[in-house]
Amino acid sequence: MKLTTKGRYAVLALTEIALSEDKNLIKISEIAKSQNISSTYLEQILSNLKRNGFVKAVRGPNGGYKLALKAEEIIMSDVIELIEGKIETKGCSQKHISCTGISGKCLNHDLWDELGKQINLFLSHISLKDILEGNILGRSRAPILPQDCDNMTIN
Amino acid sequence: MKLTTKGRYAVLALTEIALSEDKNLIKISEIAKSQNISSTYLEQILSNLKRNGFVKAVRGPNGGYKLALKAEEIIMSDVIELIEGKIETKGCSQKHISCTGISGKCLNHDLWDELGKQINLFLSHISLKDILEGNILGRSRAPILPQDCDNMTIN
DNA sequence: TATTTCTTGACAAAACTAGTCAAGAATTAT
DNA sequence: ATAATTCTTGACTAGTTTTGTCAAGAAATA
Repeated sequence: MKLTTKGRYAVLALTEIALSEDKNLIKISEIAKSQNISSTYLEQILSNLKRNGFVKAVRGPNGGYKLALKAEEIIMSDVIELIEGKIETKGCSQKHISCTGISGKCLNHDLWDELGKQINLFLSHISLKDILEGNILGRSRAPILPQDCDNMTIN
Repeated sequence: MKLTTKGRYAVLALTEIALSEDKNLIKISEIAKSQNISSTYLEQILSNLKRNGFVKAVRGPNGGYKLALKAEEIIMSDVIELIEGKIETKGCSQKHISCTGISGKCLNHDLWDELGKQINLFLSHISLKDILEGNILGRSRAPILPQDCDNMTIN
């Protein structure tokens, strides 16, 4: 699992593009300048976002980028997976056999599997629209404990 | 944020140490062999775990490592933070000022902050004992949605 | 005293991150 | 048409981080 500047820049760029939707198009150079990011580096990222249908590009004078989807359709888990690769907190190299050699099953694998699942679950519930609306803080939630199932009811 | 082999090896080693608690001591070389990890690399990790009170070392013939705490007292967020450093999904470099330059606040910062919080929250609910008991799978949970608060009751 | 085992710190190859550079293609304005 | 603008693509590179290795030493025990 990793999370680098590339992923951050991608979300940052999407935010900027969304925020200037009224002006219709925003240039790489504008984003790069306002965020103080290398514009040639941003090119790589936006090009990737374009190839995968998150944004559209228009070349020529007064060209630039705009969203290819509605903000609520741009889901963070998709963006991050595209830019950073699969969020896999790869456990042991052995797939199904034990890697402790003692128990019949890799006890550690579960931890990284479930952590990866948790990260994905979190990001898959957040859209670009949520970010634009500042609707993020306070959303993380403690994991399920075995006894939780008994005393919790969802009406 | 990062999660490398170092963190995995640390948890793996702790698991091995815990599993051989009856034999009282387990050698680096035994762990390295059973896990197929470089033993000199493991030394670095175990030395770090020792310095920070997770395990105890005994030198000399028949020496080795044992847990310095009970398995239920060894919390994954502590271990990972020690080995990998603080789980910070650093957002923009600017701390409190806007980095979009448009809104008065950094919209992106929230996402990485909250994701970091989610990861920490998850790991802070998991102890070495949970791992030993295979009590991990199915514990990840979707984030809180604004409307959730209304229709959920915890008795 | 010899052997075993941990301890510490320096060193290094390989991979990855973050970024540059350059040549080119598409579009628009003149 | 031509020039200017803007995206497109891919090769290249410096620096950092990861993943180790190596060697000299310290502590404990038989």
